[in-house]
Amino acid sequence: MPQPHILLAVDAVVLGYNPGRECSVLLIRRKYPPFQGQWALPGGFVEEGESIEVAVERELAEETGVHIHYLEQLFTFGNPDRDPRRRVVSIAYFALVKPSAFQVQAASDASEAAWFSIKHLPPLAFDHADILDKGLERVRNKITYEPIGFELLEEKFTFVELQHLYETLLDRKIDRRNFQKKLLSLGILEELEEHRKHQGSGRPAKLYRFNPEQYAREKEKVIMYEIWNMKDKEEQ
Amino acid sequence: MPQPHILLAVDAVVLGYNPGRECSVLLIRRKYPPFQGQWALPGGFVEEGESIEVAVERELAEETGVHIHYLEQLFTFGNPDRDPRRRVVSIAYFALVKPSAFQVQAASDASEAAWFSIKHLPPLAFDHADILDKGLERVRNKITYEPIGFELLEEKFTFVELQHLYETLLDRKIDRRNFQKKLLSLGILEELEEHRKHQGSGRPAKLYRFNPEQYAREKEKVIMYEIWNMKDKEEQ
DNA sequence: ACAAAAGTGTTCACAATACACCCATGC
DNA sequence: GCATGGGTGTATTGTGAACACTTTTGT
Repeated sequence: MPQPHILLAVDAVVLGYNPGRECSVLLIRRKYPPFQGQWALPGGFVEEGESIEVAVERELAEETGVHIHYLEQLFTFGNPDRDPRRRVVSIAYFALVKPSAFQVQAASDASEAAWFSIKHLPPLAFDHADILDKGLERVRNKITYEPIGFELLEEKFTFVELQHLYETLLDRKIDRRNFQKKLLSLGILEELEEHRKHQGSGRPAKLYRFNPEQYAREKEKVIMYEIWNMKDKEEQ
Repeated sequence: MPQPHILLAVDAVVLGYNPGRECSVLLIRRKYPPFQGQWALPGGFVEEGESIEVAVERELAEETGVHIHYLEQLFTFGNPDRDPRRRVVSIAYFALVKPSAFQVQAASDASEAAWFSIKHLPPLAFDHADILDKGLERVRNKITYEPIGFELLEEKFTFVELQHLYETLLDRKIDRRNFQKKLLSLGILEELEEHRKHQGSGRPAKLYRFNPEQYAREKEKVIMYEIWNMKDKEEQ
């Protein structure tokens, strides 16, 4: 039973959504070589006796200070030469944060942490561009059959916000009325009495809340949802 | 930059299908403690400078001698106490083998390798039961939207064989006519001139072949297939 | 000719799509 | 009152589901 010295790291694709704007990924600027000064995914080494999830949460707290609302293992990257120094295998995660947790406090390891729109990403260290791609692909897939989108919104949200999030992530237009009909038919949204006043003119929008208990019940019944396949277009 | 001594292993959920019979998983009996004499997934430690996929293939060759037709990373299991001896993180894969590669040659590490019906599994060492569950779940999911089922059949197959594979994996009856219609509509099957004579009476069945090039082309067009959601029942 | 297995087509129900009108607010 | 944005309903169409008859073989 041999044992080579392989280092075990974790990296996280942290996704945030700025309501009405765009989806962003949290990156840190590397303080030390290799790739000193370049942008990279937050992450670090797993410590002795520490579970992997805990390692991710710890590194995210240390490096960025953001509060994570959803965490899921993504893929393990183990190319022997992905780190120029030595063999490092990285277990990648993806994480979702709510807009309120958007502010970043750079801390210890990393000199700087910042959000980048997924449309305008800087070059990344190591194979982090691959990891990021895989993370985005997974989110885009997953959002169509599981209600993880709500983790990117505040507790209370309007239909327009929800729809815009889907449109941004999936990069296509969705018919407003059909979207609403479909989501409501899933029976996992709770309609609130409150409304959100729009700044400027326009009718105030109802607020909704995702109801996890209802979702759990619905999930038992129906095996799986397809949240959307909708096509473009809206009457001009 | 600390470095705890974490060992890195790979384990594989190897799935095979015995046409007309059942789906089976390849297990090995452990030669050494811990869990000596118990059944476990084939696997072992990743070697220095060896890529993870290569490690899986090597271990499978060493321990079981089966020829793998499909390999996909599954999940990484890293609970600090999943191995009673010390910290071992295991990257799990799932693999599919064709019926012709079904025969097993036990070799080096493992004293014994054998196929077990997924309906009658023995107790497994470590957290291998969890890994196996996750593997089966993934296959069952994946087979409904990607044509990985063909990796479990010989190159040429009949519709009945294909359907029975789906029925076995998904554990439900599928309507013969609707199944055929749907699969043909995907345009990824090549109809051959040959027929397979049935032993006993009955009309011989056409043979088909999966056409990967066609699939690649179709995949570009349509983004994703849903191969099946069919319900039970057949006229009595 | 009969049993067994394979091939094929039609109808029905529902869900996805396209599309238009009404309502509440600010100015 | 009009511009802006939100809420709601309906006709159409496409796809999954249910279902039955015909064809080819062995005995």
